[in-house]
Amino acid sequence: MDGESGGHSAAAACHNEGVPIPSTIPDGAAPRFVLVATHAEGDSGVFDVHELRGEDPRTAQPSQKESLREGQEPAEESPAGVVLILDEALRPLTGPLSFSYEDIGDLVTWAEARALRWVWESTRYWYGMFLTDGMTVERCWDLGLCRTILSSSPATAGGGYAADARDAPAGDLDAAAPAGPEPGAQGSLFAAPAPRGASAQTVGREFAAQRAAVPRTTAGRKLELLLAAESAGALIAAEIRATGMPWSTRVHRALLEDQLGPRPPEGHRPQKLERVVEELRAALGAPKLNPDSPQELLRALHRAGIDAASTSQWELADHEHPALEVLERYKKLSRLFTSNGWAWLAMWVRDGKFWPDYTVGGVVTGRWSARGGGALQIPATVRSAVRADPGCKLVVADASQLEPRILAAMSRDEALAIASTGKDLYQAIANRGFGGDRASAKIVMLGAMYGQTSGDAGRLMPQLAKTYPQAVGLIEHAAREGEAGRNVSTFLGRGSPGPDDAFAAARRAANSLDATPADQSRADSIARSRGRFTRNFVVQGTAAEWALCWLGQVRLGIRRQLPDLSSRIVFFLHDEVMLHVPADQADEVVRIVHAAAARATELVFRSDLVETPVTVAVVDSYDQAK
DNA sequence: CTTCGTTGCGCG
DNA sequence: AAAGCGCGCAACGAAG
Repeated sequence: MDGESGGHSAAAACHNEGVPIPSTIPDGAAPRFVLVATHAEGDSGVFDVHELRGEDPRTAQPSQKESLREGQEPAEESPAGVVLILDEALRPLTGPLSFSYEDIGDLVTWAEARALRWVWESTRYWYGMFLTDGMTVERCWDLGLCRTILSSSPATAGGGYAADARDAPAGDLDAAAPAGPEPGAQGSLFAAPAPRGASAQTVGREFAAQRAAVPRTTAGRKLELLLAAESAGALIAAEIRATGMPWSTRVHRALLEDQLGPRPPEGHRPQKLERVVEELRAALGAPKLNPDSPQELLRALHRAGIDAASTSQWELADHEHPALEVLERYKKLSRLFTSNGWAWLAMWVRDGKFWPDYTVGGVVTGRWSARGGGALQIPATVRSAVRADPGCKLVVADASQLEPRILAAMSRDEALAIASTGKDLYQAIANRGFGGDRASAKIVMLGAMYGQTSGDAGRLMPQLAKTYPQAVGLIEHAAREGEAGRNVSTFLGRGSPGPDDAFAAARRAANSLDATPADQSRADSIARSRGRFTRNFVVQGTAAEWALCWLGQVRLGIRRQLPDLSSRIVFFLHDEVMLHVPADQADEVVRIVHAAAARATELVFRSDLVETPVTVAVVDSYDQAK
């Protein structure tokens, strides 16, 4: 794809583009990777880009330093790091080349013109720095994220990488790093997520070890796709973090005042919430009740003759009492106030943006997690505050009924694949074996993927298994493996974590000579619990892989077809993506989002028998989507 | 006083 | 006693 870049020589490119070029790159060499580290081994052999440009570094103009965000300023005059240019065989085409903050732009321009892949320990760190200067890159290899995947993947070559990584004690890797392994040794050399202290040599050895861990097999092909997708996800997470999600403080405040009343003084309830509390106290005959204490509340419920075992919504739905409607209203409003009220607004919204902080691969299944502000739990009640700028639109897309479709594709279940081609997967299932009853079809399908055995889901399972033997067989097998204490893997090769200590302890107890029936049933319970986890892991994890590929294809489509980069991904939530786009680009973005979904399915499954449609809405605010 | 586990509920 | 999966966050309340 980018092998064409070998066509122009480094020297020629230097003159054509007027950017610093490592003049040591021989003519005809084909650079493929830019390896980024904080320093070289020792100080010898480090060149400065200014020297290569024939400039004196002391007089070189700091071109973009001014635009760096405050607080991110590096120590004065200190270089940001070093790069090493490598070819496909990982041969260095340059010595370690030090760059400083003001050089980043030139460096990025040079590398991007050749479609090089950036190799670094942490995308969050390095790319975050690039982005503060407004520089973007197309592709990378995030060693930290890839290490996590490779360490647990059963698909690595000979399992060598996984074994080495397991041997390294988690806390000591940083300290152990300076000693380093024998040259050529494979394995994980350092694990600190921050790239501080990693030399170009160390980073290079790690990269070589990771590439060597990917076998030249079908499993290796899939693993490579996963590593690329995870790395692309890291780029996107960094870009979202730098862009922010448009958030209208005005709309949010209006919504809060409408539902809660004026903003209360610190430590007080808003008026309207206080009024509901009074109502609740009256309805329960408990004048001093603190409704925020589940214990107090439960006692008050009992005194009022409500025989509930807990105060959860689920439980209270089964009971009849005039106070319960009031309680539900209180819980809703209280939730809004405590989790997404004025305090939240002050904490997380700045400059008209909400700033999500994603952790790529933060969930064991490969889903992203997010810290701060509950970016993955934005309640429906405040979504109207997510608004496009004037002249812009939000494009909100979600992959409908994703998990059963993923199950159909990964299990190659022909009957379920056929069901995926209609408008509504659950209706199609309902029409084959469930008398057209969509609700039942949905319950049994979800129940199968989650391991539900009770109620309708359990009762209808045999029918589902008969109709879709491949699909049900796959998840049943995953469950059996988990129950036996073994690991499972997603379609692309992300391994599940092993059973925890409780699993092993319970099994030991159940197998001991003086085991009681209680020991046995406890061990069975824990084993079934792990079975439900591994059962769900394969589907949720593979769906996350598909979503990552989808997201990556959306990003690529935008970069290639709308290269002014004014259309941006601003939010991602498991199977849903939101873009903020100029209104006149909305139609094109919608096309890109659809095409990206189809492409993701081909990439992951090498088949288009299963359909993975996405529903797309072009709206002014988030609440208008679906 | 801080830390930590639990409850409850938001999201997929 | 068993329990449909994966998360993060606010608040409570017990423990240190």
